[in-house]
Amino acid sequence: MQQLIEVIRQMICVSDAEVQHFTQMLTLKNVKKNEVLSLPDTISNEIFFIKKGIVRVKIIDKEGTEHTIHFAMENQFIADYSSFIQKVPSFYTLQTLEDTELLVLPRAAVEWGFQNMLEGQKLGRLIAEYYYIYQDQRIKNTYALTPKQRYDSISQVFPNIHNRAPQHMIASYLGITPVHLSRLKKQD
Amino acid sequence: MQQLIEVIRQMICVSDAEVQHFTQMLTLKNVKKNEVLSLPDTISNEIFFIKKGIVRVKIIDKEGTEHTIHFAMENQFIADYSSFIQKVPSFYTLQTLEDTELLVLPRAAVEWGFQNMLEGQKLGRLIAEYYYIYQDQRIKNTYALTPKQRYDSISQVFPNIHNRAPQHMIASYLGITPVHLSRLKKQD
DNA sequence: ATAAACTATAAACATTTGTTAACGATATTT
DNA sequence: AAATATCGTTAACAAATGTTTATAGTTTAT
Repeated sequence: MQQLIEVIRQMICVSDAEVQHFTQMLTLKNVKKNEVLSLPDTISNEIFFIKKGIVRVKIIDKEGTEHTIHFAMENQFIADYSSFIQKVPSFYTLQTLEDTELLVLPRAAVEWGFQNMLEGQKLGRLIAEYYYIYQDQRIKNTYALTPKQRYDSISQVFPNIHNRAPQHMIASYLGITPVHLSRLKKQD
Repeated sequence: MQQLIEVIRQMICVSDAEVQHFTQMLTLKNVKKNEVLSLPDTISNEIFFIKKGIVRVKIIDKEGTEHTIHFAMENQFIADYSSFIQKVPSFYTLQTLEDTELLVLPRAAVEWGFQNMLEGQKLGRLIAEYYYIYQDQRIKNTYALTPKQRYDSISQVFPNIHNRAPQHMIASYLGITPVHLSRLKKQD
């Protein structure tokens, strides 16, 4: 729990009483490598906090092709946050790439936090803003950078990703085929 | 002002006193067609609310090529929100596509709202969440849909956009050349 | 320890997408 | 009203990217 509290305290002030009440609502979850954490077509009613390990988010299109949309690792939250917020069915699959330790934040805990912690709404705002900024950067990069440039800078976004995810998933994240990424690496 | 208050009241409860204080801090701005509202390389210290008109957001890459990243119209907020939040230089240019009437929300007004309106933090959270969801949808679509499919559904995201923006800007938004979009339209 | 699955690379070929230039139509400015 | 820019389409060609198949190294499961 320490780990999560530390992350929260970097964003807002929380009293010990608040921490106490909040953490009681959370549960631990251990998941083996390559296991599925969350499936599409159901409403996401929990947010995961990654204590240790790495999770990828993928989507399967109409042709049945998988696309890796996101990676998340230690000290980050992961969920289909759109599904969580809107209470609509998710489009994503969450899958571990290593044995992973998680804290599970059920909807009740998150909503309790927003409504009853003194700076709960502010925490919600800061988290949403944080992910907004990440997505904005990402959208910006898809317009202004080539796939090769994005490949060369990907470890700034996902530290050590080259040792934790196979290259074909990185290619998928970049929106290109693994064969093509292999080609791009050979050039310059 | 009515218009803005209505939009805010769809998201949170605000007292008349709050409205009174808040709206005093705003100013009106009228901008002719094709004028620049905001330039890159400076920190965005204001958020615009569009009363009437349409604004496009563009970025210029290292090769000097322009990319249309976003459109915003009536009853929406527009800014380089990343620059505003982080207080770092903007990458974007904001430009009108029609004669446009705006309300200007200076940083002081926004921060006053967050800190002094009863549900100010909640408003900030809801706005950030709203744009997060929009971006998530967009990122999802770039992976799972073809440019043609995205073209065919673009007016769901930007109503009436075909009558308000030239086609080459729509092509740019889709990440393809105007020539190629023209070709795609001819097929099926 | 062996077999099976997964991974990255490579080459040959197919398809998609970009580039350039030309044209007519429409809108804008003088 | 005339002149000038902007816009969308088309064609021919070039460049980028995808597809398929093969191969060898690596990891994983039996």
